Amino acid sequence: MTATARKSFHAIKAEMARRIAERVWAPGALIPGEEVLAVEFGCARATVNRALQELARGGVLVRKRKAGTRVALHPMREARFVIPIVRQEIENKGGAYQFRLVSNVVEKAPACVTKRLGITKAKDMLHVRCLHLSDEKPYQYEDRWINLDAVPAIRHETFETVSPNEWLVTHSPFSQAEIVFHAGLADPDEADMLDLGVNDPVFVIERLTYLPQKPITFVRMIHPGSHRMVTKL
Amino acid sequence: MTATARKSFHAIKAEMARRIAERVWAPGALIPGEEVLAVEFGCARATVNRALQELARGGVLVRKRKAGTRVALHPMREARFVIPIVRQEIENKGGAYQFRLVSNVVEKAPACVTKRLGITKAKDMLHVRCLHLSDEKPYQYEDRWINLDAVPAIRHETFETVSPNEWLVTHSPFSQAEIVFHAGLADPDEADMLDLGVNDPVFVIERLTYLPQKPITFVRMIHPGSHRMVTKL
DNA sequence: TGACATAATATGTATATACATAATAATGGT
DNA sequence: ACCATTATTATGTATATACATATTATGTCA
Repeated sequence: MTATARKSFHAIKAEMARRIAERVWAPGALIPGEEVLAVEFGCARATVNRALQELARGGVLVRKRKAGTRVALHPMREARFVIPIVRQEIENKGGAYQFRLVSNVVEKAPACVTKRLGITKAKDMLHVRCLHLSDEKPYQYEDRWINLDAVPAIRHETFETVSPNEWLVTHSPFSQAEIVFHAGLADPDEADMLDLGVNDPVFVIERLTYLPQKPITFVRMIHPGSHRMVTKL
Repeated sequence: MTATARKSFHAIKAEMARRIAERVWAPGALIPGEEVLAVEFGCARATVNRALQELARGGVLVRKRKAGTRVALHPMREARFVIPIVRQEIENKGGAYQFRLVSNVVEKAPACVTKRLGITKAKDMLHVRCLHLSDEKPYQYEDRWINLDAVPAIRHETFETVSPNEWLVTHSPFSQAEIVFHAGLADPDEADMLDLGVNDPVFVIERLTYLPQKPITFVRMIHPGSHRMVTKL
C-alpha cells in the first residue's frame, strides 16, 4: 500500500464474503478477531470493522462482543424487493403508463378495513379505486381507503392527473408500514377491471401505512396472477 | 454533553429520519452538508457521515458527490423479506414441523428448468420433491432440481432426516440467487399435495441459486393461496 | 463449593486528520 | 459563444487513537 494500493473495505468485504461462500470459513465457525484481520489485510482495524459490520448487517455474520464474530449458521438471506410507484414500474419496463379513476367517494369503511387499520368504531373514509394500465392493458387494480383525519387535504383532490398513491407519497409522510403478499382468486369486480375470468388467480399486495398512533391508508393492489416480482441477490 | 453525552450516530440518524418524516426536510430538498450538520449536532463529520450513509442506504436520502445530499423524491422504500428455512418459519409460528419426501430421482430435466438455469443442452439432474407440514397440515410443497455437477455429493443423500433445502444450505455455498414471487393455480399434482382443489390459487416462490458460471439449483416452493408473506418497515 | 466482585477482551463508537474522487463551477483561450 | 482546462467543493474512505460496553474468564472470600 505504498503508493496507491490503499485497501478498501469493499475489497476486504468481498474477500471475506468469498471465504464464507467457499467454506474457507465454515458456517458456525468463529473467525479471527478484528485486530488479527487488520494485520492480515494490512489495514486499520476500523476498515476491517466496517467490512465486518456490513456483512453482519447482511446476515452472513453474527457478531457478539467479547464472544467474537462467527459465520451465520443458517444464512437465511433476506430478499429485498423494491416496491416502486406503479407508474415507474411500468415505465421502467418500457410500457406506456395510463391510469383510470374508477371511483372516489367518502363512505363508511367496512369492518375488515378499519380492523386492519386498528380503528375500533365505524368511520367515514375516502374510498378510491383506480386502474393502472401498461400499453392500454390493465396492469394493476388499486383499491384504497384513506383516513381523512390523517390527511384532510386529500378530500378535495380529484385525481385527474395524479394517482392517489403519488399524491400520498408527495403529501403525506409515514413512519411505519406493513406489506403483505398473497395469492387469491379474482372476485367479479377485480376480474372485470383486470380483464380476467372470474376465479383466475391474482397476486395481491396489501400495504398499510401509519404515523405513530395514526393510521393513514390501507391499499390492496391487485395484479393478474402472471405478474412476477423478481429480486436478485 | 460535556462529559458523558457523546452524540451517537444513532441519535443523529433518528433525528434526521424524523425531519424527513415530518417534512422539515421536504422530498427532493437539498439538506445541509456534512460539515454544517456536524456543527449543528456538535459532533465530528465522520459521525454525521455514518448517519447519512445509513439513511441513504435505506433509500430515504440520495447522495451525490459535490452535488450534496437530498431527500429522495419517491421514497420507494424497499420491502425486505427474510426467506427463512421452512422449518424455522413453521416453528417460529408455533407449529410442529414435519416433512415428507415425495420423490428423489435422477432424470432428464425439462427444458423449462434447464433454460432457467442457463443450461443449453438436456441434462440429467437430481429431482427432489417434498412436502413440508405444520401441525400435520400441508404447508409448502417443494419441487426442486439440482445440478449434480455443482453438488455431486448430494447424489447419495437420502433426505430421511434433512430436507434438501437444509442440506444445500449447510453443504453448498452460492454466490448469487434470484427469487421470484407470483400467483398461480394449483395443478393436479400440487393440489393433491397441499390438500387443495384443482384451480385453487397458490402462492409460488421460485428460487434459483448459482455459483459464478455454475447453476446449482432451481426450486419452486408452492403455498396455498392463503399464505401471507408479511414485512414491516 | 458457590456467590460475587474484578479483570480481560472483542466489538462498538467517536474523533481528528488526511487524502481520494466525482461533479460542478469558474476560467481562459480560440 | 464555445470548448477545454482548472479550481472548488461535498461526499467517500482510510487511519490512529481513545474510550465505551457487553460478555466471558478469573480470582477471592465466606
